[in-house]
Amino acid sequence: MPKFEPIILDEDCAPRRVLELFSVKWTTMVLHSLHFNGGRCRTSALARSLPGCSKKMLTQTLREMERDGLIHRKVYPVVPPMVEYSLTPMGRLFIEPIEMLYAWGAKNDDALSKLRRRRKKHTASKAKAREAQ
Amino acid sequence: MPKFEPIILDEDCAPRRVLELFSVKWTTMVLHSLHFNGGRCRTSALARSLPGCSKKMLTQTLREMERDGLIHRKVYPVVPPMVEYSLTPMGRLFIEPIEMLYAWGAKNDDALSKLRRRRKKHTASKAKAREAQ
DNA sequence: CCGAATCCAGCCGGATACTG
DNA sequence: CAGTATCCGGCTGGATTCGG
Repeated sequence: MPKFEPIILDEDCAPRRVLELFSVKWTTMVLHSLHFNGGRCRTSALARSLPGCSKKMLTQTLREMERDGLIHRKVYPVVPPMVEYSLTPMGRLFIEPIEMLYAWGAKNDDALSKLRRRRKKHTASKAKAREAQ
Repeated sequence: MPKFEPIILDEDCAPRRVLELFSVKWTTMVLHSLHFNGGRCRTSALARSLPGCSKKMLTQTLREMERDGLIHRKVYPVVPPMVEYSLTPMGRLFIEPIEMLYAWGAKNDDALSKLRRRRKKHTASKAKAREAQ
């Protein structure tokens, strides 16, 4: 084997920063959904487009993304309330790599489907205990 | 705003599968490191290239990746022990999008550095408590 | 419809000690 | 050097309830 010092992925290098953003569970999916809706979307529609994301998780993700400047939140003063999220320029910056990644995934779907499932879905254990009671 | 039904990112679609893999903390970095070392690398070198990844996390990640068929593990019967990890064809499949993503990150480094920090590093709180004792 | 707040079981992941 | 085993504090994130 070649014997040379491997590159060191320092804690604050660009690759890691990108990865960190991509590894936050719902962020990129929200950006993707917004993009597909012309850059703007209201909460409930967003929720529908992300099956498996609890309301709490969605709100939390949206708050963080807003703080990070990836999306903009606009509240319409009507009843019932209506909130619309839209991409900021910073958020739009991420569309390109995300769509690239997704496109790659679509193209290699069958190869990817052969990946053995990782990390058991650790839910549905408490619900069972609850109903047993 | 346009009023049309947003795409639904079903739980088992290609985009999600890709994202899930990318969102597992150390996986892509390991693949990246292996790639940069010509596709093979021993444990300690891998560890050195991933500052911040504890030994436990590294081992765990490597085990999962091995199970998923992304890397191959070869043990050399010598003392002291020597183990070498290498990319499988499946693992190699992921190199392209990973490098794409990293390259994009490098190119947009300054824009990315303006992202407000997310999710406080939740460590170093126990160590302090310990030394206080 | 949109969200905040609370509760709390279970997981994550670091630290440590031990094997070959 | 490479890896396993155990302990355990803190955080994650679902469920539920309340409010505008």
